[in-house]
Amino acid sequence: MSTELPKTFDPAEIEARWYAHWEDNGLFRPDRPDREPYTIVNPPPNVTGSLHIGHALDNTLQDVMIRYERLRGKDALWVVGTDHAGIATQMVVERQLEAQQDKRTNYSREDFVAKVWEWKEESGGTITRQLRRLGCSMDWSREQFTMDEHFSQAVLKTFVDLYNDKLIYRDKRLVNWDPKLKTAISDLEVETQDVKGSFWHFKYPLEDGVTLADGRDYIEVATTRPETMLADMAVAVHPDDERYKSVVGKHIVLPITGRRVPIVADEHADPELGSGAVKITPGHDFNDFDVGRRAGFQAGEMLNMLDGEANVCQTADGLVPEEFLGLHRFRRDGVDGARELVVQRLKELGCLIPHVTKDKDGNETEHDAEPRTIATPFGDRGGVVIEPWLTDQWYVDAETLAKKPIEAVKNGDVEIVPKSWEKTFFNWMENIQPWCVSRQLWWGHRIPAWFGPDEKVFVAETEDEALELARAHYGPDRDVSVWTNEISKILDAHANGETVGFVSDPADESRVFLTRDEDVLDTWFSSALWPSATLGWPGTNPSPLAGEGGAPSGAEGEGTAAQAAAYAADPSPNPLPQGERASLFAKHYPNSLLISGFDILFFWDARMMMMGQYNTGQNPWPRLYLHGLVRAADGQKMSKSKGNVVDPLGLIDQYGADALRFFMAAMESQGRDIKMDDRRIEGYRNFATKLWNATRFCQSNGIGASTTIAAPTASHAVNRWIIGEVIETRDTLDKALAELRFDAAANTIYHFVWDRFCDWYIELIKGNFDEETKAVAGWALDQILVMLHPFMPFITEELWSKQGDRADYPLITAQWPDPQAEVDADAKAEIDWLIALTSSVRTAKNELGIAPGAKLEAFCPAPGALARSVVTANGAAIERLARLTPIHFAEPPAGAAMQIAAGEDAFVIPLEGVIDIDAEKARLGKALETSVKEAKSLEGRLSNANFVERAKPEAVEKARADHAHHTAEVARLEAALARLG
RNA sequence: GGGCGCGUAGCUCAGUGGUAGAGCACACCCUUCACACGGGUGGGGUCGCAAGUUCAAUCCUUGCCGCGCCCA
Repeated sequence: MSTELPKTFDPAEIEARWYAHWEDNGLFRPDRPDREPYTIVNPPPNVTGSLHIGHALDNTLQDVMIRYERLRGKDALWVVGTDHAGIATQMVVERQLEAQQDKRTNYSREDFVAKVWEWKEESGGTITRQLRRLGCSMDWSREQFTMDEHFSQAVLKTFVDLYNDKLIYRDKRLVNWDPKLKTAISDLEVETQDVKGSFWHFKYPLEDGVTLADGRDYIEVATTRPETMLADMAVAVHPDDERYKSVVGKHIVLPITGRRVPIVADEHADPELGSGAVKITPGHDFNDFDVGRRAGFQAGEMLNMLDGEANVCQTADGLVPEEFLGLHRFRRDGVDGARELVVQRLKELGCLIPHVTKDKDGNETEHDAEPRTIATPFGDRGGVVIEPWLTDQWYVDAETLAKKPIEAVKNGDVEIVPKSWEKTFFNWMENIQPWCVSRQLWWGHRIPAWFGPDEKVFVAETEDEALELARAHYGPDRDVSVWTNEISKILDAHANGETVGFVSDPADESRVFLTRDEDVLDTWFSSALWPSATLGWPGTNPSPLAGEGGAPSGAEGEGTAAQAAAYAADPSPNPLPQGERASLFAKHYPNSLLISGFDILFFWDARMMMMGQYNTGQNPWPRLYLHGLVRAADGQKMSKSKGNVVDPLGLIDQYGADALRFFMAAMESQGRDIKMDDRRIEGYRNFATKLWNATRFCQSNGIGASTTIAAPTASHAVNRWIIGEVIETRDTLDKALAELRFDAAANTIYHFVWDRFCDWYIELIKGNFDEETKAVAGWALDQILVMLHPFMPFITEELWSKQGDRADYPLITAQWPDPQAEVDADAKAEIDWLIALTSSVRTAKNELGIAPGAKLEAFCPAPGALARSVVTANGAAIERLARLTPIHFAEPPAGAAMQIAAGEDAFVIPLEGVIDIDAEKARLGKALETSVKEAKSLEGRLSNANFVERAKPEAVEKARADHAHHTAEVARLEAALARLG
């Protein structure tokens, strides 16, 4: 028997109790070794993060799918964990040090990293605790961290394999350098913003005696970044530009530095733009870098004039005047920088061409520069202007790795939902740039590369392996070891004349010291391995591609085209590693689905596909679902700086987790952002209350837990009907979730519960709680709880438990509906008719101002078979709901009456003395007008030969049926009006 | 400049080649023994604008207007 429910329900209490129960009993991942796997990996949130509304959306959708598939009997695994978030985490700890007037560089690398770990253990992972409040049913027993030992192994192996396959290489080129964080970042981490700036025009004097065709002895160039002229190495003009043809190959003598630089022909210079000549600073501009290369400068020769903090330093040719050294690149914190000083000096030298404006009266004013909006690159983390900077970094050959993912999406092996994202995906993947993966940080996966004194690099998973490679390279005569801080200290000690226990002289020629690369890998490099490494990859088997590029050659530079092509064309085998871990990988990789925000499509999703294909020869998942952003109520993007962020935990406190989850699912239509709407969340809270009270009502009438999965046998139409409604709801729900239409799924169950079950079924069975009805009602309610559970796990589990004693059969691991019955068309027709009759009576009464509770006598002179049987079998329900009693199958007496219809059956309800005849006439008249209009319009269409011949037969048939219906209505209403006189 | 998307009831959003729906809001009625976080009934839309295709367009095509996002 059921346990009585309290009158009000308290989401907070229920949520805490059930979550703990599920987790403590291992119900998020019940032991189902023989079942079909269903796997989702959670986009690992930053270990520094806390739950925001976007996580609430993302995780709700994942939980809906996981709970659904778990209920469908699958071995559902939801992998969860956190990302070490290199820059973000290092920043958090550095800020803490800063608050204590301390800084990272006061510590050794090891000590600092230890501090970060300390922070991580104490304060990290707030977000994973918060995910529990949402009801997310992840497998916490296997919680992961991207710096876990096994994860690091996967990262190292991937790096080494890629290196050996020539798909990762070291290169000197311009990178996006963040001078605040002092690290390189990838192009994806650069955000371009329009800022107001200036455009300066300079005169660059031609070398002695050279003049342009028009006699000028200078070339005009313009720039938004004047300070870079200190490192200018050329002036470029378009090869076809007649104005400059005579001076190509001649030289400019730069003001300030006095550097003599060539005038080169390059198509990069646009003759239409400004003077047509552009200054070229290969070391500090991406376009200029390319021009410089074409002009014959090697990367190593390109002049650099800035240090890591973007302060001016001396160029290799030593021509930067003393007064510039140490200045910041431009004005900062109220202090002028190199930019301002360059402009001032050029002005003094007469090399600045003023920008002249005219006011209304024609008066001219001279300005130093022309105002301009400039698309400026900013670092997404540090928030300062990115400096293109010439450094050695590690690059992944993304172009080669992108080939298979592109192919996978093209041939349908990976489906992107909604499909509209495919084009964006292709556009990016087909134009992908080398991915800079090295970061000048301490926190992260340190790059497994060791350098010898001859710049030779040895890449290996372990130091021992690197030493081995080095010994093979340097030969048996050399003693190879890794340079350490200890050696460094000993050397210092030697230098100070101290006696220390070092056996041999470090300066000895026969000794070779290796130094490990100081840098760490981009965080996304490791998270790209998430779908496989969390499941134990690489296990014991090597990557299918390891060694295929031949023995590690240690050669630097880009891989050969042939090697890259060999990879791209290689149909890699699917490795199935051994052992316990491996079985998890074998079973759950590829995953079933990935759900992420579209904002990380390139950052993460695409890279997972590249790495998945590379490491395992398989796509990480066959399906990728991309959802939008959650926006503030006014449609603005939420941001801390705007102060319009909504805290999901606050919403959970206010409305309950179930209501918030339902909101997220119901609002998630494919391809649209979600605007916050508290009223709607409130509405779903009300929905939960509605279900709660419906269950209370059932209990008070002896309706408890069902005993069968199959629908009980039923004889009453209302019971046969609700069974059919359950079947249809289940089918609609299955279809919606198969298509990842979360909104359709949520709305389906919502309307079934409220509009069908509560509004009609319960009302119809009131007053007849026989055994059959109790069984069917209990069964139907159970099906509701199961179908609603993925969306509202807490209230459904609570009600499930209170409907009967099934302690060993909690809802979370119950069975998805399998009614083993068919929709009963007769029952459906009967109940639909009954509903139509009831609605008609109510509408008429309301319009005529008759008390809704009034019981009236009715006459149905010509009942159809359906009407006759429904009225006969459901007299009590009709009396209670339609409030019609008795109903006579006979001609009505003469006199004032109102007339209503249910289906094709007309009912006359005498109201002598009660009814306002004019009101009833008006009501009927209005209905008549509508029907006449409809009938006419349909008639017109049906008399159009084109329509009848060319339209789809179903359309014609429907038009005919509608026409017949409205014609009959016209007749009925005319007759009714005639009765009223 | 290139790409993608959006514009449907007061608001937030579904939707379909056959004349448009939901939630909330609104109006009226109901202290009916599950629920006022409720029940009943209703009003409200030239589906951004224009042209085209079609027997038929809110839906398909093109152009325009307005808004948003991504890339260069």
